Amino acid sequence: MERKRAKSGEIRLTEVAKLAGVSPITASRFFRNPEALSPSKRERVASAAKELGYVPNLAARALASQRTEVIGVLIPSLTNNVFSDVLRGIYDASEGSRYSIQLANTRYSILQEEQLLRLFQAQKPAGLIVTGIDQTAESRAVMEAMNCPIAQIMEVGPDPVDMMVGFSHYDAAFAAVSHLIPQGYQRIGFVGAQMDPRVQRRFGGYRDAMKAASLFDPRLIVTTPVPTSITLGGSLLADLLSKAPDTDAVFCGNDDLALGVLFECQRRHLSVPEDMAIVGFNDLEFMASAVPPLTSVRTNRYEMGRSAVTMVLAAIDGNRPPEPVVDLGFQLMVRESSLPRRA
Amino acid sequence: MERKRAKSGEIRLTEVAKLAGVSPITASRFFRNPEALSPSKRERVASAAKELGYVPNLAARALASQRTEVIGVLIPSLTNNVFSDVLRGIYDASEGSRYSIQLANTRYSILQEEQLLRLFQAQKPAGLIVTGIDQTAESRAVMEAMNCPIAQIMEVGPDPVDMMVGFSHYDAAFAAVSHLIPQGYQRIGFVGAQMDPRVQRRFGGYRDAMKAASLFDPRLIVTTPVPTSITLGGSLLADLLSKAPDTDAVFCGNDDLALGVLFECQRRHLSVPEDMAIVGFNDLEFMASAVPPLTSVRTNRYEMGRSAVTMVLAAIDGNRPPEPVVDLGFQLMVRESSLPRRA
DNA sequence: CGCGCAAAAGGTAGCGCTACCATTTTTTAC
DNA sequence: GTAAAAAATGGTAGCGCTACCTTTTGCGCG
Repeated sequence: MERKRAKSGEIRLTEVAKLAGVSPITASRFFRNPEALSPSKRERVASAAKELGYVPNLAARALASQRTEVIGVLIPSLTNNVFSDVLRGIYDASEGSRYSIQLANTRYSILQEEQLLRLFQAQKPAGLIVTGIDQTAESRAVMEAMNCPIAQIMEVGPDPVDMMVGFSHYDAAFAAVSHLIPQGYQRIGFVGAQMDPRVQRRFGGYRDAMKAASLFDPRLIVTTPVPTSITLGGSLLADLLSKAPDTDAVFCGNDDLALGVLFECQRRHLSVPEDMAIVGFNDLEFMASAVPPLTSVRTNRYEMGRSAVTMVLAAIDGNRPPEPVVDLGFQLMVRESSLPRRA
Repeated sequence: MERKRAKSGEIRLTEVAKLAGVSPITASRFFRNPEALSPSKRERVASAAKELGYVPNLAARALASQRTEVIGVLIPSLTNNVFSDVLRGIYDASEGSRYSIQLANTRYSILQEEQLLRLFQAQKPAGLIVTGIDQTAESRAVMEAMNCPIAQIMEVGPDPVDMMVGFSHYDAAFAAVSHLIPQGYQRIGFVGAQMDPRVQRRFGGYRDAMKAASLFDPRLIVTTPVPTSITLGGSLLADLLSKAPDTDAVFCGNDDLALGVLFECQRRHLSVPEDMAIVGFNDLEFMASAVPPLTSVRTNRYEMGRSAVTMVLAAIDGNRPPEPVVDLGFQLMVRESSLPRRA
């Protein structure tokens, strides 16, 4: 009585090898390192594979070789434009390499992040990219147990899990606000949404720049944990103006809010920057083409994603970067919305 | 002479089983269908797994069971806001199910799409979601060979590979343009970028609506294959006005262009809609908060992603929807930017 | 109190590939 | 021409899990 498990019906490597007249292991080498074969066998395996329409079974490969060709990526949001640039860098850099990207969305929840990390653990990714530096202790433990290169992105800070690519949100915000002050603005408001750790650090930069100039006033601050949006920028400006009608400038936690603030100014017939200066954060594409063009802090998001993948790939191949923490910096893009104040 | 392959060092199911005092297969069942165990063993396996920190090996599972718990998703762009909404729907709907999403970016290239489909084939995904209805013959062949539920999204059309969720871009554009005409606009321009198949069908709707009213004029059309952006909207309007200075309305292939057009109008001190009506496409969030609020065609992008996953998951479980093609329709959101023209 | 049947648990044999070593063939050096 | 080194190829034995079937256990009932 023969008891057989259903075969998948797919072509297997063995069949390719048989048709090519080589051993299975030689055929296997062809797919992983063709240069290791002599030209004649290489040719034969190639044509046999093509003839049979062979597709390698990744699960079997992963099981036998104890590794996968997957890089896990954890980001907090798919909606936020900021991350689409980072992702573009990530996907661009992964292309051409034999690694593929496995994306997961934490929705700004560090608990969700913890769960997703455990999920990734089961997949034994070859590398990992996580957003930010505020993981739970549990998450860090999982990451340390994962035994693969890991890059934290978006920020730099002390004590990296492994590698880091980002910039200082505090410094960037500090620079942006510090630029407004000598332009003659004094009642500089802060509007922020989402208030994830990075926005909080931007707030820190704002606060300290204001304090340094003795301009800090809690009435100038409007924040909400609600997810950011352009519309929200308008409401937050309305709130701000009701608390502090003499506000003469706004530093926005991100560019969406800044655009919403601009629209709200237009609705109120406040001219920018005469009645209200506006500074955003991230320098999304629309900031330069708005009317008037809006000042913002350019962050190297695409590059952040690209470098993170490049560093992880290099580390997989054993070429760790000499310095595990890379600060990509930022540039203050000064535009019409923060011109010096007319006396 | 013992020749041993290096073990992974991870806890295996066998070890969990041993600690729990059950057979490996019983432990295996615990992770796939806990109800099949008696409460006492269930309890013992659970605590053993926890004690050892067991993490199942997905590659081994996939190999043994001949299936994965992955749904492949092919989209043409990560930058375009439109897809971030679709993705959000996809990720939201997949959450809670035991399936994970594998995303790949075709960059609007049907050849890249073909390649990526072959890559997916090697992973034997449990389901597949692809964007659009314009795959190559080769791509269709691969999809048909994949033997898993497939949903085409963003559009509806004849001859689905399997299932479809979308709407008619032609109808939506036709409706948008047809709404402008009775408002008194006659020289209605079309600006389009990227010009992927969906934008081309929108153009078709514009063209036919204009022809139906005997208003069609090729000088009113400005398109470019360049990827879309807000800034580009401004340049395209500039082009349009140099070709047809008497243009009194613009139908934009998407909302980014529409916002760019609005900014360009502001720069030229053209008032909207008095001097220039503007209609966009997709109804991104900023359309309603712009000044003036911009008319657009709302498309159910989040829902598209959500339904696609839901349909695929149902099909995996054998519950195919009665009707394989779902038209989610669209809504014309009429706002100030296309108010009736003053005589 | 044993019988029959369903539910629960177990044994065995792969899934398709690659690591590890051994062997054969080719190239190089002298 | 031969020895040594290098390159190419092959054989064997799993990787960790689950499908498939068999065996055991629990339990209601005549």
